[in-house]
Amino acid sequence: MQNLEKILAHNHIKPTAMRLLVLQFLLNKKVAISLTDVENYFDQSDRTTLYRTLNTFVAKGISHKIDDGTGITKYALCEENCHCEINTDLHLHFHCTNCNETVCITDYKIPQIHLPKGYIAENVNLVVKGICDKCNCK
Amino acid sequence: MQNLEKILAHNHIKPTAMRLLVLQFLLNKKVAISLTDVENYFDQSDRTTLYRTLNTFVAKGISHKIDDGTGITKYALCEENCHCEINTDLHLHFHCTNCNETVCITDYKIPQIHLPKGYIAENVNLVVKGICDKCNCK
DNA sequence: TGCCTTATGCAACGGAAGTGCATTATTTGC
DNA sequence: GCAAATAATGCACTTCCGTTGCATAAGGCA
Ligand SMILES: [Mn+2]
Ligand SMILES: [Mn+2]
Ligand SMILES: [Zn+2]
Ligand SMILES: [Zn+2]
Repeated sequence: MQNLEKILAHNHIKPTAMRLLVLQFLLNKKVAISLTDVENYFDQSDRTTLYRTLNTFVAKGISHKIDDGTGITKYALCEENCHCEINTDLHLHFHCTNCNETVCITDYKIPQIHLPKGYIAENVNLVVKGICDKCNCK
Repeated sequence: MQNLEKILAHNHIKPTAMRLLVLQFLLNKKVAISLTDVENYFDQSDRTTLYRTLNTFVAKGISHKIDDGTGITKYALCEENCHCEINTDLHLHFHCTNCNETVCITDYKIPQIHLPKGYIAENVNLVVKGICDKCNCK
């Protein structure tokens, strides 16, 4: 897929084989994925390379880290034109305690929070835990 | 302080020496504390005992765990009449990236969140990172 | 006092993030 | 095209924190 290479090139990431594969994997998944998820999927590859690949994607701005409270860092591709900015791009994350999956609820942008005097907000993390729509319908 | 023993007794926690000391420590601190914080303060005591003490306090409902995104679990005493319920007791937590302290902003209760169809919320975690009032005034 | 429940102390484990460094691949200058 | 420089990869190892198992000590109750 030339599309993949374009995405990487556009974000100044050199398109190595592994990076293309990981990007493809992220694109296909509709849920947030962990390093272990990637590691299990590409079981011939090295964990450190995958670790650094995911972090490169975050550093270059094509994906964002998600702390869903499980203690396992998750990753998901950013939306088009996302800059991970506090007032425009940050969104709710939902973690299902049944299927253990975490999803971006990008439609739910985090509202501005009015802190007490003197506090300055630089980042916000909003995570809801519960039952996801799939698990709920069963 | 008989007060300490009353708090424990009222919550069905046997008032051992260590528990009284830890409770005192929590009461004095205005910020959320980690297991390591307690461990450093009582440096003659055992880490596991402190760990279980903190978790007993949570289980019995006198304090709550805080996941501030640093990867280090914090603890803070609950307010009066708190039952850690999603719609009435959950509040904002603020983590200062300068002094590395985490505080409960109990005045800021987490508003009800309207999820997409099918999702059921059981718990919410809202953490703001930035500069706290103390660090900001310097 | 003696029994039973609970708390404590010590040791060890496990998962996950992160780092150092040698090796391999790729780009760049000539 | 070739050599040097730069970047990516693979392997080993570390660190940090949370957690558990188990033996011992302490405390409550009959
Ligand atoms: Mn997201
Ligand atoms: Mn709190
Ligand atoms: Zn689910
Ligand atoms: Zn501060």
